[in-house]
Amino acid sequence: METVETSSTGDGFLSRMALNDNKAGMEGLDRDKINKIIMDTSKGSRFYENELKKQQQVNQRIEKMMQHKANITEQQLSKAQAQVEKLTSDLERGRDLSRVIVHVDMDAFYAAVEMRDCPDLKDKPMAVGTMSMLSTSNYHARKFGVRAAMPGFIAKKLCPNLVIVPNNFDKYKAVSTEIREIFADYDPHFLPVSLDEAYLDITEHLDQRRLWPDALGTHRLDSHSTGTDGVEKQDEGSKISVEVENLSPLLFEESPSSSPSPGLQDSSVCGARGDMEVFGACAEEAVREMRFRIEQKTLLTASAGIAPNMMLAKVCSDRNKPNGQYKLPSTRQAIMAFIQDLPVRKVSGIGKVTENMLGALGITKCVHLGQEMALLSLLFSETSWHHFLHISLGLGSSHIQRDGERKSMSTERTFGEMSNLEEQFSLCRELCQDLALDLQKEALKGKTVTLKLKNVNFEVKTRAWTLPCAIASTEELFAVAKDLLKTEIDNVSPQPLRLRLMGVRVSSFVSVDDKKPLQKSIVGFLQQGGRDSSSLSQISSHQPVKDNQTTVPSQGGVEVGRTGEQQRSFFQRVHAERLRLQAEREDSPGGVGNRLETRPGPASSATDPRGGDTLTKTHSAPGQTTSTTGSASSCWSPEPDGLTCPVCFRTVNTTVLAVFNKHIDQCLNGPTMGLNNHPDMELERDSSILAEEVENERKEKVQNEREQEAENNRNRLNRSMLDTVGLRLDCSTGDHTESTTGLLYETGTANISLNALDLNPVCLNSGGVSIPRGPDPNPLNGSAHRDTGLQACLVSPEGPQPFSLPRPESHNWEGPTLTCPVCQVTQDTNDLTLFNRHVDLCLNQEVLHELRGPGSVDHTTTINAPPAAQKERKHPLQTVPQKGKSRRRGSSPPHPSKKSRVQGAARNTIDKFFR
DNA sequence: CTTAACATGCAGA
DNA sequence: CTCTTCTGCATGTTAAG
Repeated sequence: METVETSSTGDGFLSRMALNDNKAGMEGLDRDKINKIIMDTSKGSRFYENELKKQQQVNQRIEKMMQHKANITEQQLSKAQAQVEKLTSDLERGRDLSRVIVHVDMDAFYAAVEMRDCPDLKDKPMAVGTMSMLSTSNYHARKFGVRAAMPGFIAKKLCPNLVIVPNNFDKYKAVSTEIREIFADYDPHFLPVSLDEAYLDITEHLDQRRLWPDALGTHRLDSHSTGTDGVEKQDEGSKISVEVENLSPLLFEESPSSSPSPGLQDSSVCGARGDMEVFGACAEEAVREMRFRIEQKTLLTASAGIAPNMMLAKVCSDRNKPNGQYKLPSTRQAIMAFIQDLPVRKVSGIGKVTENMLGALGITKCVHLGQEMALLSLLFSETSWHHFLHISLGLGSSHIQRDGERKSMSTERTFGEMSNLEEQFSLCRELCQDLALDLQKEALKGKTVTLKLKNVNFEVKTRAWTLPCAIASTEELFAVAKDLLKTEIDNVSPQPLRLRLMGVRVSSFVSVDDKKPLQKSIVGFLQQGGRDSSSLSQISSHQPVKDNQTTVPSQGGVEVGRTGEQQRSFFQRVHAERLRLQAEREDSPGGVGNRLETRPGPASSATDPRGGDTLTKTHSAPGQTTSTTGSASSCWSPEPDGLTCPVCFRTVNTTVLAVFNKHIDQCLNGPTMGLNNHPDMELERDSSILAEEVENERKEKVQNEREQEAENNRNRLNRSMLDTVGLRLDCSTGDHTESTTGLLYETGTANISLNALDLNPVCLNSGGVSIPRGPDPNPLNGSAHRDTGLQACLVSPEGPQPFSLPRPESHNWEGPTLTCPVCQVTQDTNDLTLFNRHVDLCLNQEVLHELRGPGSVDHTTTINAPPAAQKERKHPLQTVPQKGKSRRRGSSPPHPSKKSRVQGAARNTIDKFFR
């Protein structure tokens, strides 16, 4: 067996970066030469560096695995072996060979479509995509090593003559619709995997097929060598009947053949007679017929695999690519023989990382999987090794199940480096808008919003936030996404985020019928006489929904009826036509009278798949708290069209509580508590204002960092002195003129609020207490300050006035509970930062009082842990991200205020703060 | 101990 | 110069009941 070193660090990285010739049409290439070009082109790029990093992480995983392996005892292994054998025999008993599963895959799909529509491309190496990324390449290009998922600029290095055609998804979708119509004739429940690929269960079709007259399997050979006429030019509405009309007369008209069957070399059971192609009743014949019809209809070829389950069918479809098919006999013996030599990487679900890990164990082929199952069961998770066991036995899903409901929806964009705040917020909004549009199309609302960021070094981050209720509009999405973004910006500030990708995702979808009773009642309370909140979430679900067996929209928008009776299959229609023609021949050789009945349009029979009342549980969401305190609740005044903010008294045009709460957060977070121009409804503000706001926060952050530094110095003071100063020790260094209150003068020194010293706070207007700088730029570093009798001076208009701080014991601070010296209310926190904020706010009130006269002070707003402080809450405690990796910080939400207003201020211990 | 939420990574087309 | 986009699933961590 290979050692870790060679297999995981050597070719491990190659398997990540280098050519993956796993694909069809890439046999016998000069791998070394191609890999050298790829490496030379990639080396040194940020992408490359990131790939290296990721590979090292994989190598570490492998190393851990190998260590684990080394510790496995013989006893453990034999126990595992017994378990494996037990499960194996269970699985073997349940083996189902009765189904005939087909995997159909168009050959080089996008490239083939483009070549079909532009014959000039036919003999050229070409690929579809951009300079940044290719979707696929034609077989000519594959000879150069150019393949899907390769960036265009590298492909150009490999093949300078490569023609790169941009994606044209609408066209591919149209073709996809065409081939899906054919799939549906063989299995109305077929499972589309992507535009060009699908699984079919043709077991039932074959049962029917065996009963058919030969003529049903006869199809006209239609050589399209002249061009693209015919198929494309038929108008949509009549396509189906046209197809049948084109086809049916030819079922019975014998005319000499001129063109040979394209791509149908191995027709032993059937044969071409005239320009007719006759297909038999067996699975291979049915699939050949299907591929034939696809080619007739689209001028594109497909490959297919036939096997008793999906996993094997998928492998088989690759076997004779392009334009070929492979049937694996439905016997255990044939399957086991087929599996033996199969490289594990060929199996769907085993990607480059898993291949790498298995490779470290010497497992490259499926036969090895079976041999090492006991070991694998000890080294991998249960789901993983069960998957391996299934593969090694050639087992897979033998029943095709259409994907259930969609679980998430997202949009993301890659761009050149973006560091500008304004641009970032603007883009974020754009993404939200796009997403909202997509959500609207499917009438979806979700509770979880996830922001995805990738920086210029290709490091990816996701940040999620779950609301108590589902949202869908641009503004609602943006309200959340923007906060997530802001939090991330704040986290790295004063450095800007240097992004290369941003994405927004919505998940946790809620049924549109979900009434969310609790939510309604709260909103109802807030909107006296207002309308039912649930009316908002009822997005035009007009169709009565009663039938579970309704249609499911597939990815490409093709919908296939499931009720069976509603749609007559292609063959039934052909059969009917045949009978009709026969009858015509017998009775009246006159003209054809009635048109064929066309099958009902897919849309007409479609109903909302999500209509079923599947999600009726009540939502007792944790964050579902309208932010209010006893004193504030009196401010709630109902408004017909929205909710009134208790802080700014403006009407917020939303009934989504989560959005409303965010508004309140914003209001409360306003640095001056409504003293200045109040920030308008946040949603209405544009990106530039947001950016400005963040910019201000950045400045604050700079200051905070300085404070942090000063704090470190402060920590060098002895504890008793800190106790003395305790209440407020606000360090700043010079050039900053802002402080939270705007009351402290900046003197290039450490300031100590006078209130901490039981002095009249209003005095602050004339100066702060400052500790003069010594020769050491760190004001608290000088030996003079280490004394218990701290030397300080008042910076007043008269100049510095020396005085001494009171001794610790003279101060009335006792224990962890802090009493505000301004309002005399004991604060429910030990967190100095929080407390300082509170004092700041109180001071502001007091100053207001001084300036505006009595009546302007409202101590009810100086609630415990003033909201403005909450944003700060995590800063003092936020430990350095561990291991350089941004680990989750106790799920700190972007707006902790909601929680804290309900739960009260977070109780952060002073010990923790000082530690 | 279970469950929910979040973050990250793998995989596939 | 220049390495996508969208989705689902697995897994690990943490907090809360």
